[in-house]
Amino acid sequence: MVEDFSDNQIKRRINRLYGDLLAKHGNPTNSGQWGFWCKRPKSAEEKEKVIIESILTQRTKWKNVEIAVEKLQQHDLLSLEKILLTSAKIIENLIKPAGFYMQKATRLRSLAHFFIEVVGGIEKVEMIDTPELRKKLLQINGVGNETADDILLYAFERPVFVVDEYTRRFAIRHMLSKKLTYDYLQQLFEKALKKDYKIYQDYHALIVIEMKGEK
DNA sequence: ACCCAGGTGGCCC
DNA sequence: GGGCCACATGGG
Repeated sequence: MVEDFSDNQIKRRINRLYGDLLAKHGNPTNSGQWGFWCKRPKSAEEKEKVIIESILTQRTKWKNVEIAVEKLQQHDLLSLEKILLTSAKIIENLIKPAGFYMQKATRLRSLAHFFIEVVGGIEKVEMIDTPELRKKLLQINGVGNETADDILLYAFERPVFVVDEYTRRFAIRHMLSKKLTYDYLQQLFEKALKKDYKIYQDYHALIVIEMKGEK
């Protein structure tokens, strides 16, 4: 798996790169699109917004996610409970700008059903431990590794490192050559870093900011 | 007129 | 475990 460096070298490299990114881009909590996802603490409404955005952002430019979110907001539907009470047709039309709108409307509904009716509300989530919550999320149709971890890390402040396309490119650019399964890459970062959700949140945000600029 | 974007699931081998 | 495809809109 590791082509160019030993595990120890990779650990040190991951920690050094974090410092480099922080020095280069500043704290992501302060500004831009990541300011909100890295904001802490978050209110219940803000957590729901992150959950909704985690679905809308699948394979989609953030700009288009913002348009869809703005439309939901205008109709006072930026809430899991309200999404559950609204016809799929209406949700579909509002989120069209984010693409894959029929799938995503279904996925939003599934997630809303889980958090509101199965869990019993967003505030009850704290009673579920991280492995259990991750497992439950992955059972929901339309929620894969990345979406589950987005929700765990950015909505519920659980220390799981998010792996996405940018993380893969970042790893390839700085330490690996190939063979990047989700679990392997996630373990790589989690074993190298202090187990702290704040670091995981900021690091992932910085990776995206860095890799967008690189392209 | 292409080509791509913070993924996921289904189907195949 | 990996390769390929559908899903859909907006912007380069």
